[in-house]
Amino acid sequence: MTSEDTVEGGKPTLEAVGALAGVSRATVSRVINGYSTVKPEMVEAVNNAVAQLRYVPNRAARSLVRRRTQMIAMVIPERTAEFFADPYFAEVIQGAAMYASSTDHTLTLLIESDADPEKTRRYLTGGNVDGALILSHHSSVPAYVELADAVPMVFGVRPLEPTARQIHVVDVDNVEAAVTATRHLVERGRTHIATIAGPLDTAAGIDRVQGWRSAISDAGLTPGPLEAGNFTPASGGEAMQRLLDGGERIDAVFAASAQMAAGALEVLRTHSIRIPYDIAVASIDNNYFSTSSTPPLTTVDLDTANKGAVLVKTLQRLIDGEEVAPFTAVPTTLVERQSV
Amino acid sequence: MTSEDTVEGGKPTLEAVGALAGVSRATVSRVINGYSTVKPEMVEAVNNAVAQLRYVPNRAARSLVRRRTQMIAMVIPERTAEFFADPYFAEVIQGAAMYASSTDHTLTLLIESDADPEKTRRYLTGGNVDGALILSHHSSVPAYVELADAVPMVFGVRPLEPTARQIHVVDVDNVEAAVTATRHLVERGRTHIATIAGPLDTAAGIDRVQGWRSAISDAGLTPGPLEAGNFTPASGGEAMQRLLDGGERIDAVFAASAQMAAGALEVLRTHSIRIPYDIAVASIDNNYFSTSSTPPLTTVDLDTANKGAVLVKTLQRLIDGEEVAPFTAVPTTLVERQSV
DNA sequence: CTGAAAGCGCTTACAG
DNA sequence: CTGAAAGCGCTTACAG
Repeated sequence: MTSEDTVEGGKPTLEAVGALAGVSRATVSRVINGYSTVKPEMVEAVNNAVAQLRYVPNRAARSLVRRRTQMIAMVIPERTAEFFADPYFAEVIQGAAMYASSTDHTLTLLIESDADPEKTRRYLTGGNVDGALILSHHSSVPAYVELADAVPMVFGVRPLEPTARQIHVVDVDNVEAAVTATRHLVERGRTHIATIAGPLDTAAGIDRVQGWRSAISDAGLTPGPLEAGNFTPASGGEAMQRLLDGGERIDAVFAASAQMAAGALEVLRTHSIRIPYDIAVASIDNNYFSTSSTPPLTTVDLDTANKGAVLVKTLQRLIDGEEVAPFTAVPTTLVERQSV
Repeated sequence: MTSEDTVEGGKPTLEAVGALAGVSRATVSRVINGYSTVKPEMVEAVNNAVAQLRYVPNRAARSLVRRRTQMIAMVIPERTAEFFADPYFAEVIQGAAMYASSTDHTLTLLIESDADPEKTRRYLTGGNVDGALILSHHSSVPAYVELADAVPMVFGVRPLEPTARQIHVVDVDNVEAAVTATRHLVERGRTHIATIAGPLDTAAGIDRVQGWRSAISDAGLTPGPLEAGNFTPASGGEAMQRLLDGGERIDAVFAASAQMAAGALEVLRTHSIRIPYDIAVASIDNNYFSTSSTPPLTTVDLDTANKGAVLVKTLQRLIDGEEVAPFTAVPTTLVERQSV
């Protein structure tokens, strides 16, 4: 190794790579960006020089000339930590960050400030990012929809109301997921299927009830009673209690979340009701709560980490000006365990 | 359709602001960066122009000339989601992201790839970031310590082994937190205090045992039995069962985490042991598990979101070349509820 | 105290 | 196919 290799002035530049490879920096740039017009022998010389110098392109310089920040913001609600018994955000973030790290977009987390909601919007429209992923709660979604043509955006949940302008959303098909879980109950011979629904002012809550209903009527059965919770274990337990108190005959419960199902299971045990013998339970979402409950839950896996990745992919296509469908569905799968 | 460009040709530049304010762009730059040498009337003219044009500095251009990326990486383990019943990471990330958003550093999430651990290190040393926050598990910490003089770094947990080179860590004082919880038990007249410890190959596990011991011996008492778990509710329940099976007299338990305490509480209820009357329980960490258990837990609040903010602050000082203490303690507080 | 000017490290028309 | 050159939008010595 010659002393020329050890550059003193810090990071090697395009210029240095070009000098070593015996070409201009324009050519180095072309090779690095994969232009196919460069002669093979030059490509090789450049690649060798890049490897030898451990050249890494300067993002700021590239950004400046391309007029792209190469950054993507993921907008999440401030109060997230309080609901973090629900691993949802953590999983999306992780999936998105992992996928982003394999591309040349950097993912940055933007926490919505409850005190100053405008701040987030100003950031997004201030040219700080090439695009944004919106994972906010329903209530703040409409405000972002307005910005959707100032900066490319992909939403992680469908808005409750139809939107004036065309937007892009990536999510699981909640109706289908509920159909899958409920149909499984039907196939196991259950005929009196109640539901513990999610909040009925959220898309997930509404869609999952719809799926439950449609699977039941497809089977020629009558829907059992419905009680709603707020996705937490405690609310699931309370809903289960109300279902029991209602006195209607029930041989199965479809719970709109594993957390609520876990709470329901506890209540059922208290009453010495055998699961699945007396009452079978199927739910949606596969996480800590579905695996550590007694018995473990038969549930629909939403592959939330994959949803994170698909969100990023979809946004990148939007940024690149490609045609993107208004809705991209992330596939889900039924996981059979002992509760059915 | 892409022709909504009625806004005077894209983002305003320094040049445009200068033109409107009647000064050179050098002066605008000085005002924006708060140099005190500028005449008040010019400062005002510039500020007005900035407001009027809604000027936002171009980060890439600034980055390029300052030779700073203005980015900070937060390195977290890949397997995080699996342990996400523990809200720890979510809270640190949230605290860090919120604080960072008030500064001109952008926080980016770097998930360690289990498949290619070198990748993360290459990213960090490739000039992509001005500094890094390391929240990895103990096992991978030593590899990062090696990089600590290639790029500024702050660690979220103290390394188990003494390190060759000087590093900087920000964390709660785990010994002190355990002393606080245990002393509270002592003050309420408990004399036979057992502990459900964390994993004894982690700094938090070790330090909390030490705090428990020292509070007990300070009180002139003898330590009760010790059983270790792995911070999950299930492991806490099992440890509690072993404590009971051991047959030693116990009138209090110090659990090294709220999650383990929650598991212990369930086991105690199964045995119809009254809490706190028969056995008082104090723990560490204030989250979903401490508030939703029956009864709610008396526990030490670790203020994890604040830890996230302090991590960022400390790193920024390091980046700015300031003198930083090797250890920065994040303050904790005792929260009294019904379990003691 | 202020401005003209020289870059920071890239990309990309434009010639050849 | 390749290179010389003109910027991208800032900051900061350097004069005045």
